[in-house]
Amino acid sequence: MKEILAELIASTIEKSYNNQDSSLKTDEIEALIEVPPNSDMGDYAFPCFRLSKVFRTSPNIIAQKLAENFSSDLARAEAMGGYLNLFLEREKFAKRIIDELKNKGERYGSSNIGNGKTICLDYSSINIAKRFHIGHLSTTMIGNSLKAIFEFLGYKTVGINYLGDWGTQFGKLIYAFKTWGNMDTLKEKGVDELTRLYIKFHEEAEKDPSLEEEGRKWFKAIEDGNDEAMSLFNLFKELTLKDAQRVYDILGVSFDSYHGESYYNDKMDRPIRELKEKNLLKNSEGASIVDLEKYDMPPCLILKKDGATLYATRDIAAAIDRHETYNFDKCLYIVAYQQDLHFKQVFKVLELMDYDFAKNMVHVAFGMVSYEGQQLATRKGHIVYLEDLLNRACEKALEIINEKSPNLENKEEIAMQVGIGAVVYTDLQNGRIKDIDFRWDRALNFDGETGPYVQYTHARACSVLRKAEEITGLYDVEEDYSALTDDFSQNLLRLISRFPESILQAADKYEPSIITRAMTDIAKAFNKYYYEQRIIDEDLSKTKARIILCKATKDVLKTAMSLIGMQAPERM
RNA sequence: GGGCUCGUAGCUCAGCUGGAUAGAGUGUUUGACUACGAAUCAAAAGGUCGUGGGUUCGAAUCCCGCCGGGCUCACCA
Repeated sequence: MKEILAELIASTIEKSYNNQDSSLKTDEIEALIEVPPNSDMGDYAFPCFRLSKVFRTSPNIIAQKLAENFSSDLARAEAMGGYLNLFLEREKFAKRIIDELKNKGERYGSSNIGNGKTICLDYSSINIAKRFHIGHLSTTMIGNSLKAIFEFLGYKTVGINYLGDWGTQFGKLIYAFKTWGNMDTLKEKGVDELTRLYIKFHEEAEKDPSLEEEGRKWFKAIEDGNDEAMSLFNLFKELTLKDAQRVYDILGVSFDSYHGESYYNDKMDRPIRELKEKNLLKNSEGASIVDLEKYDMPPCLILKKDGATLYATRDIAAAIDRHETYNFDKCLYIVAYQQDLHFKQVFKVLELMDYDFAKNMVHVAFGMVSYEGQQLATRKGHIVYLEDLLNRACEKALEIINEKSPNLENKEEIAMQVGIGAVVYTDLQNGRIKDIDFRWDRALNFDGETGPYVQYTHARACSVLRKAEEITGLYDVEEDYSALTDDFSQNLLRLISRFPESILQAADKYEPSIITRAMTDIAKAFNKYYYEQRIIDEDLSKTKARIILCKATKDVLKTAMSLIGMQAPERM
């Protein structure tokens, strides 16, 4: 829409100022076009302040002159305070948007700008032996959403769950299991038992610091491939993944690779050799580092005094491996902002190693989660497990369904979709950099701007469409778009017309909340429209046009929800 | 102390590549179910956009200083 208007404005400028070089190209004009704060001021507006400098005339006069010379059957123009305000010809605009929706349906807003290029996304990345809690939700859902968004835009995506499955804590866990645990309880209780053993170890180690040494010994055994150590380690991993998989299934999240830290354990020789060859490694206090002082960063530690590798070493090896395996166009790390410096260092080291792809690596950072104002702490039990949250949200949804839709079929199934929708929506509602203070009352609120609100709107639209199917003769008439020229329909259409732009922006900024907000605005506009305008009435042609708008809204909402990772029930 | 980041209504946040009267939701007060779903809609009230300068025709938005919160800064990940 903007593109067409920009061309119209460009030719109007030319006409008004006799082909003088306006110094504004069509795409510059397009970038300047904005949406007025109020719809009384038109659908789009072109500010003339920039031109005022070029032509050395007041913006008011320019706007007036442009308004006089503007002619198009698609829109009319009005000058207002230095702005050229454009009012779209309502019926034509409606037809235009609706035609596209009819054509694309739930694919509306999709494109092939990705052109099959690959994007790797590193998200969720859970730690072995820890239960999935609310602190893991953001990385999981942001990653899941970005994956969907990029696929919708024609990219190939690779979802990577970079498991935290390496480190001395696993040695400690083996010691704890052998000392205080047994196989039956472990198999019965799974990760909960691992958590108990982990806490127990730390309690005991405070009294007897020699336990730390025992932990290190057992980790060494894992490193050396000792049979007993390995079989326990693999069992811990299996139990954790089984537990996480249950959550992933509920959330509808999946991955293409589970290569974790341990996978790279024997793949670090090469990057270390390369670092040496390129003279990047420096000895400092016995450790091997890459000096980044020139770049105003602390050094990046590659090898410890004892020669052992570190987190950064593994990330560098993993990045190189991922690029070789997938030849990615971009590699996104959806990781909390605490690790900002770490990623800056890793990306810089890769750049210094002459890996061109380093500039295509992005740390998609997000805020911290606290619980009732305090830091999450497994050991203190100050924590909310995701399954508990999801269960309570689904119970709450079921209560409301029992109250409001007692005759609904598959109540449990729909309660799940709604409860999970509420949790997912809340997670992706705000800019990802914002910290989240988890509060039960907020999490279980289903009124106002929430997941259930959007789902409800979708279900409501579905309900109208079901009603419409019963109308005889509706499909024999031609739709009359003059039924969509009122303010409420137009506002809804305007928002729908801007939805594809929101998807592009969400991808560009790695910001799913842009879609959450766009779909909420559309849902709001539909609910207003629904109250103010009768959809089904005696005039079949007009009814048909309104029904088509209803279908269009439904499709867009469903698409938006799928990009966020929410289900869209047709009844609730 | 250095770096990064955030500061907008009682609360949670949009708006930030400069533009028109700073917007939502929630909470509070009030109104609307005898035709399409009240998990909805409508109305009222609520603001020194942390603060002080600067740039500009124009600043919540850009630049600098300051204040306040968070994160981070060598052998954890």
